[in-house]
Amino acid sequence: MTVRTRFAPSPTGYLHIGGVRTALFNWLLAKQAGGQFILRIDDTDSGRNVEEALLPILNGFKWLGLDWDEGPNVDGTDSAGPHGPYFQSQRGELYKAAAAKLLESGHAYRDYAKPEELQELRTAAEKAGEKFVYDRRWMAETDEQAAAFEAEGRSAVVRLKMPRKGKCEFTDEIRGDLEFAWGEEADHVIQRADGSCLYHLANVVDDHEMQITHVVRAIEHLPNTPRQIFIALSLGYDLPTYAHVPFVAEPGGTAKLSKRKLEKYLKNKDFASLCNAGNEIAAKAGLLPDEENNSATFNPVIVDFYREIGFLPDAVLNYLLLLGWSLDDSTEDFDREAMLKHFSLGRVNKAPASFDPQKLVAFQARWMAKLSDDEKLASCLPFMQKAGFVSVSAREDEIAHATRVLSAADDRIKMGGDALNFDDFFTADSDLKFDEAVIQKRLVKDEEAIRRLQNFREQLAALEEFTVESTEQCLKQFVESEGIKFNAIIHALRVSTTGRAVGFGMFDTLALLGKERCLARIDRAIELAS
RNA sequence: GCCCCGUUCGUCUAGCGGCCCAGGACGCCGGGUUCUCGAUCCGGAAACAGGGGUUCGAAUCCCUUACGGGGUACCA
Repeated sequence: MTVRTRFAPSPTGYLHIGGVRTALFNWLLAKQAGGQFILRIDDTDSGRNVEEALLPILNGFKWLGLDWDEGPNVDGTDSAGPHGPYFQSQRGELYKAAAAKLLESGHAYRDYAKPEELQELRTAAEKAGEKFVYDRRWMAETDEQAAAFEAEGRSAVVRLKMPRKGKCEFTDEIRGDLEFAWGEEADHVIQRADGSCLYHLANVVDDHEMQITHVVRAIEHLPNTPRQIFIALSLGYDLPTYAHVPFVAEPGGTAKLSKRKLEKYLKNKDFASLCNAGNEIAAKAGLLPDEENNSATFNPVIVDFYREIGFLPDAVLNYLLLLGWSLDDSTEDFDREAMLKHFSLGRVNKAPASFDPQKLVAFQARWMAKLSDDEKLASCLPFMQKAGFVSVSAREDEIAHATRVLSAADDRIKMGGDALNFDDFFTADSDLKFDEAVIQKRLVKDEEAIRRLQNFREQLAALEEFTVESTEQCLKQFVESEGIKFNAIIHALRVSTTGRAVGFGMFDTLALLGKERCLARIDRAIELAS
């Protein structure tokens, strides 16, 4: 039997990081077995603008490379898969037929209770300190009974006629053998008076119709499983294999990670610093924001965030894989191939795992370090273009310069957006901004500094070749002849050529800029300091 | 309230009765290297939630308390 798994997002307009992990597990399970991964859109209660709210989710999956075999088209329209439609809002007839069948077989009944009446019974039981068990007093099992209730002006919902004795046993691939007493289960409503059907029914019907073999979903669905098993069994379906994955918890906390609690997470310094890094990149790239739109999706709980600041999909996936799953006591680097080879539900942890922004960044840095020059350029180029470092047409000379800068930046670039930190190599010499405080410290307050710099400038000017080696050689000779230490000039040199106190290796910097630009900048700095 | 699920360093985790006075990773702290930053190299601190059992022996099995999470909807 081919393995078929599914992920059923509702069109909310964003893809939550915890959801991605669940989706990843589903995807891995299907793909490693040569099976299919299905995307089913849970839009039963949204209605309008589904397409618009769905696109960010599909884009997220696309970016991550979690391709789906069946489900909506990438543009958000329905696709003609063998088990479509893949929008639950379009599958109502299927659910109604199932409800009718359940009624027919006596596994469900028409119930004419009014919500208030039920509520009263419930409160009464609660007051008496008893567990509420519906005595089915408004249940109609025959048409006569139904007619009588209807004569009173009542209308019926369809309820499951749950067993009141015995227990429901099943195996969860992550949690092992489980049993729930049937008596704990209420007679859940599966169809409203207006004929529309509820989640549990829809879910079971869809999983069956779509031939889902493994239901891998969040832990909050575990208590729902018995009633779904009841529905499935009553309908004569084979049961899928179940696996309930723990939730992803807040950074530094144990509560479930939610995109609604951003304020709170911002108090966590690691979370806040990731946010800040993102905001800085976005600001420099001119991506930002209309505030409102932004805070909703531009934050580390939502995957879009990572795409927008230049994370690598593989890094995000690698981190997420290890958030609750491990192979052994030491293997941490998993590319897709390795994930597909080794993943198994049995090794998914039972306990929730808390989201650690720092570790995510560490994974991203590792993946970035593995990239070739070309790949690194590909990751950074979009940002450099947005910031105007490189024109949209990306001329050959611009690309060559950008590549050299990136290469000199080396592992200082952890994510694509970090390329924006090196604007000093792209701004015109006349526009270069000097850090006032550093100029003060290294040029103004140091009495000898300007004279030395002026002298060294002449040495540089005399160089025929202007390379890392030649400039280094030049400085060495200069330092020797002046009888000073490296340190006595290098900081002044750095701030005058880059405007800053920190940067790449000094000679990388000089060579990167080239003779003319170095001289022009040094002249400006000297002028500024004098 | 009731019913479920969970609990190893700050965090992610290894561990499925002796290999564990608990291993790895991220982070943290100290030091080396270095023209700054980054990187890198050495070294360090850091955990079996508490209490009872079972056993020759428990992080591992059982019970219990605490804590966290979820369910208990004509939400998904």
